[in-house]
Amino acid sequence: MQRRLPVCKDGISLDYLSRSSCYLFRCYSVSCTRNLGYGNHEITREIDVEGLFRACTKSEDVKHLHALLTVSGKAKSSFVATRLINMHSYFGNVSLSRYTFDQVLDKDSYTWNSMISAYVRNRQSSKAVKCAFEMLSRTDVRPDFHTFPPVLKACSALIDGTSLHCCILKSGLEWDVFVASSLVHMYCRFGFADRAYTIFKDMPFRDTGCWNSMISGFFQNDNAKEALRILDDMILEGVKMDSVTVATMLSVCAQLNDLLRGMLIHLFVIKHGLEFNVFVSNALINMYAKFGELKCVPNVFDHMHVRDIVSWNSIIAAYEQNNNPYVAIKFFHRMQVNKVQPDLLTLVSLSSCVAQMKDPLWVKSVHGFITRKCWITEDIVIGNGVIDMYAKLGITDSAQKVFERLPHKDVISWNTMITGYAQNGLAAAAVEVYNCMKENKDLKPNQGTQVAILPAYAHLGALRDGMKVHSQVLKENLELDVFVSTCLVDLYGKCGRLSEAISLFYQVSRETSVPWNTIISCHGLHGLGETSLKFFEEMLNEGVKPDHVTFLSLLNACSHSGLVDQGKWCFQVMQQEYEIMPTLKHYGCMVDMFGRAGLLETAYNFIESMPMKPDASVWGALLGACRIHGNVEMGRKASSHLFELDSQDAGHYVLLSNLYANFGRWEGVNEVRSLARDRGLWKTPGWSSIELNNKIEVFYSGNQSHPQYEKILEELGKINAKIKSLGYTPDTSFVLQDVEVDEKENILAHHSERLAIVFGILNTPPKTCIRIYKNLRSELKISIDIIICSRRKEVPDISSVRGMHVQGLAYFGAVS
DNA sequence: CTAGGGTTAG
Repeated sequence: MQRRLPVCKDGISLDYLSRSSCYLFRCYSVSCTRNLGYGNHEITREIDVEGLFRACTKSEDVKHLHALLTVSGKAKSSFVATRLINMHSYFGNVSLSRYTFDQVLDKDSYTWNSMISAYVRNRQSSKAVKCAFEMLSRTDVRPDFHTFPPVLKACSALIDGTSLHCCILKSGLEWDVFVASSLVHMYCRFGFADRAYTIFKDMPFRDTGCWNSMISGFFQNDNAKEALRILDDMILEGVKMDSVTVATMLSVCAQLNDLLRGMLIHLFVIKHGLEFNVFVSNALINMYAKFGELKCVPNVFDHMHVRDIVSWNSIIAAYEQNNNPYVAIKFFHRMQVNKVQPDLLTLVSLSSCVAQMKDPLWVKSVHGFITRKCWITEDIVIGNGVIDMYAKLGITDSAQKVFERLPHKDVISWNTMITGYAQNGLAAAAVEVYNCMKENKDLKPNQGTQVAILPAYAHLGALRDGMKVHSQVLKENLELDVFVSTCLVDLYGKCGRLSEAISLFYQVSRETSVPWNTIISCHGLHGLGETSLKFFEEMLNEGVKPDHVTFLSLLNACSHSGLVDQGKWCFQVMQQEYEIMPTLKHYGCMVDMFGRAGLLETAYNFIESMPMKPDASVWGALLGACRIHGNVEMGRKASSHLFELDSQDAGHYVLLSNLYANFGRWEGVNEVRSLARDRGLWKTPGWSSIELNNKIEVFYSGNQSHPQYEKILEELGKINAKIKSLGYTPDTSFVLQDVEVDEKENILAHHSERLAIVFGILNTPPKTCIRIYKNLRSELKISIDIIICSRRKEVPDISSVRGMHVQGLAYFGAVS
């Protein structure tokens, strides 16, 4: 273990200072040791021992010396023993320190203080505190100025600190600057900045260290403003900032969003020659990174004389947090070239880089490295990082495994897992995790939890559950939080409660594009493209800059409302006025828009003119359009491109098969189906769900396992008969199996959504709103039943259909 | 001989 030497005020390790003198001492000690070992000389003068100790550079040196001193009977003297205790502790051998300590018969305060410091130095806080209380209970030694600062540092609980405070008052040591500053620091550590401040302001003399304690104390307790005020007082009293003050203040500026002050401090740093202090440079890197000022970061980093692990971690994190994972990785490589061992925090940043790069090879090596170091059990932050990494790459089962094996899960672990599922479209799994989380009484869901679960509820259309979260939000006064509110706008919007969404929207701070994108997107979703465009206009009037998501939402809106010209306009404005390069997703939207409008040729030419290689989603959009408009030839073209891309999406095969089936070309159907089977793809089953009595009931077509299945079937038969008598003729062209017309009707009649509606009718009183959700609703790709087909388009207010039974019936038969 | 205050995180 390396000798931990104290660090002097300017951050230069004493190691450097002592290195030159070390050689001299070593020569001296060699002669002394010879004398001791071979010449039978006794060490008589204390200065001899002193020199010997200073010459020790290895743990073995101390042990060797210890042995020699034991032989000569010196090891039990309190003076020599005290030095031995210190030396052993520098090399991490606390047990040897303790052994030496126990051998001493006449322990003085030096001996006790050294033993306490030995524990503190080696992070054995509870033993340090125990040792201190043992000392305090004795009558033969008195604590002095040196006793309390280290013990106060070691306190792990406020109770210890308070009783130590009483002892300090009894000994009359409370006016010592060191002791008082340690008290200030201790109270701040346990979150009692105010109590610390009362001690601080009554101190008759305050040195820089003491001011620093108070400033960092407020900062650590999330009171950066107060920290700034203390700094002003400090300057007013004529105390000069030192490197410690500067390092702390740079973090304060970052938290207060005060870039200007941070840069002024940087000037101060240069003027006073503090820029070569490691702490200061590290703090500068962190501050500039927080402000996204990456230009300044390499400057600071390259000018550093000494770089420690924090410097490397800081620069890696700087690029990682500013969405520059590749540069971050480059610094990680440079770190390895410089033979600096990565630590836990390096890996936290690294896993986030991997999550951004979505590189499956890195995932394994990063996780493997962390596992070999056993860091997952050591720190919750890294466990959460690994979960997030897997989730961002869409490997949710690995994420789940890591999550389950975490020895201790905090709120962020749960939030990460919920977000992981939700963002991979596995909303039901997200809800399941959330429900488990709620069972754990020790956990308090926070803002992050709400932001995680609300999109999942919105995805499932679980309005009631979402509203429960909303009430929770109101209870906790979080309604003004932009993130939560935007999620709520999204929830109400997706569930068709557009007026609620709008009124919420106007309560949110609308400075960024995110809330705008949400409100534009949910209107587009319900076929209200004109309204979406109006919101876009309003957005521009309020001076908010649209981003690529804004245009994606707009194009989607135009596509769903058949607003081809407006869509073309958006696509143009995006590139010319806002210099946003269209991505594959934008192209996909355009193709979808042309396709839905029946402009299949335009869509095809548009694809041909793309500057990049179209991916499966683009061809898929065209194929979907061919399915709607019954264009087999174009459909064949689109699908030949699609299957070339080796699409893993079963939906595309289904689409083509449906297209063939529509025209009765069953040989085509069989061909596509066997192709899909060969590639190991299986159709995602469609399901419909309904929320009843806080429970979500899911129905699959032909699924007979529901407890009320018989009843539903009976009622469904009655309703089907009734609507037929009202003049409804089933459009069997939507049934894509090669079966007799009777059977087709039967399949249609037992579609999952019908089962869900009947279940709703059976289990709710009249005039209750019945709201059904389908997993495949927004896609064109799956066989579509009359009811569901473009419920967003033709029946935009479907989700607010007041399901009176009669109206329900009308709805049942009305859409074709 | 022994002491306090500082920088990085999902």
